[in-house]
Amino acid sequence: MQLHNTLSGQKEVFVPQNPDRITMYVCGPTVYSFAHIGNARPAVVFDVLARLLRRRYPHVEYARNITDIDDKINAAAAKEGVEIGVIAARYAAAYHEDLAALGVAPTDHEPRVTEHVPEIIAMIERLIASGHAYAAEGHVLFEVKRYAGYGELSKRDLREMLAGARVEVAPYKKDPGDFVLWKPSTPDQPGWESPWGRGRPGWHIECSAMAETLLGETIDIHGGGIDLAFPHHENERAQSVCAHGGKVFARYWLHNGFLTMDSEKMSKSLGNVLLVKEIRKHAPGEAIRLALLTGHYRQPLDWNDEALADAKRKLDRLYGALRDAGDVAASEAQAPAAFFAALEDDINTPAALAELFEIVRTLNKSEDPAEKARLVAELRDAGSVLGLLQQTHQQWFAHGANDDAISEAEIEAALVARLAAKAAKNYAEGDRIRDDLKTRGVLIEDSKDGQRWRRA
RNA sequence: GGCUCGAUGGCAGAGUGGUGAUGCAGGGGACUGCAAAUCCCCGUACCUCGGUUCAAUUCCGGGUCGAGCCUCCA
Repeated sequence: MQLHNTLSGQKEVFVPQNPDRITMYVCGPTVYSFAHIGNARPAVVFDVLARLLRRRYPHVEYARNITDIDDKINAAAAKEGVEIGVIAARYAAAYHEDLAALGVAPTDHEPRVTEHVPEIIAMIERLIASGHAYAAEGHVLFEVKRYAGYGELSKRDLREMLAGARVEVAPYKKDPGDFVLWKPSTPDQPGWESPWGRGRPGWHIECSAMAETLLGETIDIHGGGIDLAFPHHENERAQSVCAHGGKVFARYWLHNGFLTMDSEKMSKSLGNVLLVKEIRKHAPGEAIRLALLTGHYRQPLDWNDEALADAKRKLDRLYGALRDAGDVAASEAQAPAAFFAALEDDINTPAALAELFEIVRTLNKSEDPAEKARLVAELRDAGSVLGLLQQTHQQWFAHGANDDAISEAEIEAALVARLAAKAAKNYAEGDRIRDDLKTRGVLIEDSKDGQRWRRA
């Protein structure tokens, strides 16, 4: 398997440090509001990678954190007059709901920062003891100059960066590039007792501490959105490497590309944030998932209505083939080698998807029961690696029944009437019924097994 | 301004130093009462200018355009 490593800027052969225990850490959300579609991309992409790894290795440990202490959460809690735990619990639950709808499997670990504060404090103490961090005015800062490798991951030269820095430099910093590991809390802010007084962790240290606790000092794969490369991952790497006596922190750094809305970055200030829970009202989660896998994970992906509609039509074809195959014998057949080869080439989902459609074309043509059974099994198996095609075709074609949609009973009644009209050779009436259903979002097809319908 | 990445047919989107993935849309045919679904056939696609090469969409350099990071961000 080959994976593109941000650190080297190249595809590298993936060689786990221990084939009996693959470790992967992906940066999860800060739970202060609902997830938008951009948040869903890394969750889906790394879910596919985890599924693939689980096919290849006996034991994969995948951790994705939930950051539940953060100033944005504090602000939301203060605004509502509730504990931060209330805010965090609410949006963590919403996050889980969104991911479940997108077919994202639960991770092996889902650490929360509030549950790992002692480990965070311990790591900061080690960084101070080794001379990589210093305390000042209730803060603890990481001293960037003490880590020669700083900037390697995000390909930045620290001095150049600081020359053009627009950030106001806090007076307690020795160097403008130093970043906070621990900061003091006022009495009304959430805080924990520490050797530096009551305070809370800075933004980057939690991932270092939790990855170490759950997965060890050196992990195989670290993933996240490309925007996290700097400063978050650069800082994480600096902390971890220095806390571990120079050991490699993450052996492969993977970053997914950004999602744009009509070619523009999704951001609150632009007002073009699209929430997953909103999209789910208009589209099946599986279509959203497929839309996210349509492009290669490192490429930017433009999100628009057309992309989603396109994904729906693709699933119509995929599930249509499964439907038309009829009842087939059970088969142990697995996805074809070309499918796995595509995914093992840096998670090339578009190429893998193309293999799915190759299977479909062959399946639609096949007359041989044994071949059909094999192809159906191959299709389902390939789908399971991508997290697709796990419903029945009936479930898929009945999707999208909102409250105001026509009920199945009404559809069935209309079908009976149409059948009667056709039997009486009253085609005008039969076509009228079909057209009527079409305007109500239901498409009728006549097959050799009788009438069938699906929601558009 | 610095850095990173990209530019493929009507749209989306892989890939490759020399036989035009895949899906949608579109055209023709088969099937159908008519459709739909399905099957078969159909596209002189690789931003631009130079260079390397027997051969470049693919490698190298310049340009133009686009996205992102440098500040919270997936």
